[in-house]
Formats: sequence, C-alpha cells, structure tokens
Amino acid sequence: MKTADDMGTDGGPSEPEILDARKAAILNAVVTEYISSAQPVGSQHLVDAPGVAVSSATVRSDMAALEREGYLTQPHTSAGRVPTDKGYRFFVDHLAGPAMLDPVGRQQVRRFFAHAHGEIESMLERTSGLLADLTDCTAMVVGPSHESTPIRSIQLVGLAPRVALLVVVLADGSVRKQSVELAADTDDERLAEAARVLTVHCLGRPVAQVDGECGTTGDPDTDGVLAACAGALATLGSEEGAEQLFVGGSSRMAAAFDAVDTVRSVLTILEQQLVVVTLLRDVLDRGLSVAIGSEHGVEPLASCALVVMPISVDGAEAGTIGLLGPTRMNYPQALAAARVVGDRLSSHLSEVGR
Amino acid sequence: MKTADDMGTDGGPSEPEILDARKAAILNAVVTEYISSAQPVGSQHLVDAPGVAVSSATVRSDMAALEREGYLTQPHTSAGRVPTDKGYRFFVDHLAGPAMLDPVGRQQVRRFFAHAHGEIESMLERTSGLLADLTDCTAMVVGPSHESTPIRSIQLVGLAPRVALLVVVLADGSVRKQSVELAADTDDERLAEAARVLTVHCLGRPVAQVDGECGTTGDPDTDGVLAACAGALATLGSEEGAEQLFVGGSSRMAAAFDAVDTVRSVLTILEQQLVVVTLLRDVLDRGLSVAIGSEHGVEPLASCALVVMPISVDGAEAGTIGLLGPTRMNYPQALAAARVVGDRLSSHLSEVGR
DNA sequence: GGCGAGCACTCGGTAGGATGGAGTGCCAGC
DNA sequence: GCTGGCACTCCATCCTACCGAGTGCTCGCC
Repeated sequence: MKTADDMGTDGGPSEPEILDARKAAILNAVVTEYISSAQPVGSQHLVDAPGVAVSSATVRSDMAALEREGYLTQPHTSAGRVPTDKGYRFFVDHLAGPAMLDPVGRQQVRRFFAHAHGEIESMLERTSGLLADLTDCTAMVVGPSHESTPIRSIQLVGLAPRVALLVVVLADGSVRKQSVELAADTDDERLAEAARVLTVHCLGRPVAQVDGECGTTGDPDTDGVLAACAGALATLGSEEGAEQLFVGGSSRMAAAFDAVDTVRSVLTILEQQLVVVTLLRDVLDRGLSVAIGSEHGVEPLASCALVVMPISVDGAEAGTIGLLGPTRMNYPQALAAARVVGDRLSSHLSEVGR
Repeated sequence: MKTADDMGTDGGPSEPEILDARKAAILNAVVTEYISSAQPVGSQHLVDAPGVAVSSATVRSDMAALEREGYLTQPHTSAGRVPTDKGYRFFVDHLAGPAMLDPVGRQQVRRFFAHAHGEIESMLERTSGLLADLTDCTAMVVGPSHESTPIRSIQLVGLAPRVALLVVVLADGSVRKQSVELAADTDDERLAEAARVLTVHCLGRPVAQVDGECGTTGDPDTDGVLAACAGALATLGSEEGAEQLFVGGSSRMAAAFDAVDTVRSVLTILEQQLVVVTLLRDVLDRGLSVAIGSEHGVEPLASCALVVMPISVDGAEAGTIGLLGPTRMNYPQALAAARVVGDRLSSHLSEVGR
C-alpha cells in the first residue's frame, strides 16, 4: 500500500499523471460500477462501458497495468478489481465531471432554504440533516470560530442577589453567556452601570483579546462587579475558538459498512468534536476538497472518504461543511450537494446579517 | 411473544408475582450470566449458583417452568435459555439489589463534578459523555423545558441598520435569541427604549405566554420596533418546550449488537430528538425508571432497554437522564450510575443557581 | 412428592469435500 | 495491437457427517 508516495499537486514525477484514454475510461467504469454495486468488478462488465470498445481480454491487460500502477487492486486472485485510494483520487481529479444535484435533491434544497428561519445554530444543525439526506453520508457542519469577532454589546442580568449573568453579544449575532458570582448583593441599577462600563471598555474587541482589567469607576462596589466580570470574560475567552460542530446522519455509517467494528470506530471518531473539527480544518488547509482513505491520516477512518467545503459570509470564512462516507461513496453527488448547500448556506447567512 | 399481557403494577392476577425461592435464584443466575456472557445459558452452568444447590436435571425442570411462565426463552431447542423482557423485569424489580457504583466510577464522578464549570448546556453535554463512560451505554441528557420559566430580562442589540438581535434572559439563566428585521434604520437609543418597554411588559411571564402586542409608547418608530419584536417573541415562544437533548456515546450501540441492521435502526432513532425526548418523558410519566424491550413501545428499540432518572433543581423538575443499552445491559450498574450522576448533577445545578 | 441419574433426542456449529462459476493471465494468431 | 481460446485459481455454495451442548422425560430413591 505505498500508493500515497508522492501525489503532490506539482505533477513533477516522470510517470505521466494522465492515463491513456482507454485506461482512463476503464478506471472510470470500474470506480462508477464499484460505487454503485460495492462488488469487485470484472473485465466482462466493462466491455460495454463508454470509451472502452475492446474485448474483455484487452480490458484485462489494461486492468493488470492499472493494478501495477496502483490504481486498482484485487481482493484475491480470480476476483474482479476494486479501486485503490489512488484510483479514487484519479477519478475525482480527472474523471468525474462537475455533476449537478439530481432534480429531487435540488427541490429539497430549494424548499429547505425557502423555509429557513431561526438562529444560526439551529440553521446549521438542520443543514447537517439536509446534507445527510441528500448524500446518504454523515454530514458535519462546523460553525464560525468567533475567535476574532468583535464584541457588540455586554449586559449583566441579575439572577439571584449574588449571582448575575454576563451576556455578551458578538457583532455577527452570536451570544455568549457566563454566570458571575458577586461578592455582595447587587441591585439591577448597579449591574446596569457595570455593564455600561464594560461595554465601553470591550466594544469592538474580540472576547479573547479582552485583558484582565475592565475599567474602573471609582465606586468600590461597581468595581467589585467589574472585577468578577473580568474573570468571567477570561473564561469565555479561553473557550473561544472552540467551534461548534453539528453532526447529522451518523446512522448512515452503519449502512455504509457491514463490519460492525468499522462502524464503531468511525462513530467513536465522530464523537470527538475536536478531532473532527481539526480534521476538516486540516484537509481544507491542504487545499483539498476531497480526502480519500489514508490521505487524511486518521487511522480509524482509513476506509472513509471526506468531502469538505468552506462556508463564507461576506467573503470571510465562517464555517465548514464536511461529508463522511465510505471510500466508495458517490463523489460527484457528494461534491455537488456540498457545493450547492454550501453556496446557499453562505448566501443565506450573508443575507440575514444585513 | 405474548409475554407482556398484563404486567400492570396492581399485582392483581392470580399468578403470584413472587417466584419460589429456587426459581428466583435460577432466574437471577440466568440473567446475571447472560448479561456478562451474551450466550444462552444451560442448566449445567447454574448448579453452582448461590441458592440453587440442586442437580442440573432439577434446574432443567425449573427452567422449563420459568419458560412456561414467560420469564425465559430458548433461541432454539437444545440451546440454553435467554431471559425474556418479563425475565429482565422481574430481575430488575425483585432480584437486583440496590447496587453501588464501583470505586473507579465513583472516583470518576467525583473528579468530574469537582472540576465542573461552565454553563448548563456544556455541563449537560459533558455529563452525557461521563455517563456513557461509566455504563458503556449510550447516554441521553435532556435539559429543562423552560416552558414555564419566567422572563427575567429582554434586550435589543443592533447588528445592522435594520437588523437587531432580541436577547431574552430567563430566570434560570438560560438565554434565547432571535434576530429581528426592522422596517426603518434604528439607533441604539431607540432600541434600548424599546427593550425597556418590552421588559416591563413581559417580565415574569414565560416566553410562550407573551401575547401578540407588546405595549405601546405613542412614538410610532418605537412602536414599529415593538411590533417586530412581538413577531420574534412569538417565534421563540413556539420553539419553547423543545427541550435540548445531548446524546453521548452513541458509538457504544455498535458494540452492543452484532447485527449492523439493529445498530442502524437504533442510531436512526437516536437522531430524532423529538422521539427520544418524548420517549424519556413517556417512561418517566408512567412512573418507571427502567423500560425493557417492548415495554417502551418504540419498535426499532425492541432489543434495547432504557434507564431514566429525573434531574431536579430546587425541587422542580429540570431535565432527565437516560441510558440506552441492549436489553442485556448491566441494570444494577446503569441504575447506580444514573442515580449518582443524577443526584450530583441536581445538586450541582441547584448550587450554581443561588 | 420432590430430587437426581440416566437416556434418547434435537439442533446448531464446524469441518471436509465436491461443484460451479466468475474471474484471471497468458499465448498464438489475425 | 487486439482478440479468441485455454488453463488455472479461488471464492461461494451446497451437502454431508459429526460432535457436543443442551433439552425433556422417565424411573427409581429418599
């Protein structure tokens, strides 16, 4: 399995990246067929494929060549061929044309966004469900990180004589809250006064950049409240950058594999928010929109492929869409769904914000 | 499978609920053994069990009786016996003593609550992970419904010239938000004024009970803002009662069954928040803390059992804990974990609020 | 009357062997 | 360079036999 040796985007190696037309057609047919049947495909099934038009013997010799070059593999002698990760990669990069979503799916997306409402979190949550429905994959939606979103407003609401709730509204409409223990009984007047001072002091800065002290008033009681709030803000700041993750349709992983062990290990990964978010980020940072099998480097997901798509609001990156399926997932469909939903979601979120 | 005919709690039927001591011991041993081995258990394996002390032939005749009475069943002739739902029920009600959490688990719980911090949502989320770790089941934690939690404060924060964010803080410290489209450009002054009117008008009432109109000021611009907010409040009100659900450790369902189909159907249920929340509520309303197999009436979960435990804050019900596992789950352990975590969580949440 | 030893019986799981078929690699010939 | 033909491989399936775990039943014993 040394297929992932140097698959860089440079195209430098002496081996030509582009296969001879017929071999490409054969690879294409193998991948397509295997994606839909999940069965190793033999030479006989390929003679009718477009672009092939040779006898099965010739197909066999081409397939043997494709296997030598690492695009195909055999589960065992005298079985058909199955694509390798490299085979899928070539398919995704050179063979799969830019697909459209099927009409039913398009209709579904249109209806979804026509009735879209509510706040961003529930929007993202429901989007993950939509994507799972469209692609039969597990869908992941990562919300914006807010790491550098400036504070728009700070309020303090008294909950009990010595407990207040610090409510921070960020410029994009997201809300953070943190309860604050106060040293002394404090009435609403004083809380409002403290909130005013805090707002002036913090306005326009992201939460993580608010430093320890939060201004003074000269009044010792109010200053006590402010000090307590500084601690709460620090807590919020340290949580900042922890993007929200919404996973939809994880049950589809159970349909994708028949080994229950595989299902378990994949689900275990999906439960680890940090791992998933990092994985998506990592793939995106490498400039990929598809990561196949070993390419993403998460061992328990070796038999999975990942499709990622950034979400942007007003040009700024504001989240990520991810689709997880078996390596024999329907790439064109998944890419089309991710693109369409990503675009619609991006423009939907941009619209709401103005 | 007519085992669930009349299992009411009345105890009315002529058949005595209590089994003869040896049969009870045998049932106990079968359940215990089957829980730990997942294999049908035969008469030979039971002769050494405490309270049995008879030959395997006698055990066999007792087992045959237990099967006639519906407590046991055979996968096929000449296999050992497996408990039925009724068998598990008897085990839970009469045989399983009140168990303690094992020391390792107790330690884990102690550490968890010692370092507990953050807001209620993340607290509940992490609690679901803790419970899954403790019991090897899938854990569900349902937050409070807020249906009747009074409004403590309402604020309006301008996000764009014609968009404001309505931020509603409830008396228990939870926060609702909803963006509001405004008909005209509105400055912060006017928003603050509208928020003041709104707060006065809504204070102390739950969101769902805020009626259409939200007061007037005489000033047409402010009244326009108020009208827009009334719509937003209605939206929030209609979402009220939709409790938050946190599911942890769903990957454990893949380890619990070896039929991948079962795993898929169970996971599909777990993805439907409303179904899960309703299920937990339903079981709790029937006064049960354990629902086994067919007892809970959700067909795809027929091979699962459910342990539920209410969470209360200051005496008022404030959520639910649920554990989902195969019917051969470790009931004593699950009950102990649910009880301990539920108690600790209840008192933790009560403490924070004062 | 309840209990236990003995016995015949059942049936799932496993191992061995035969068979068929899908698929391959190779080669000679067009 | 492609194709038809051929020998070969190996999985999947089926059948059979067989072992063993487990049962139900009966009869004798205390």
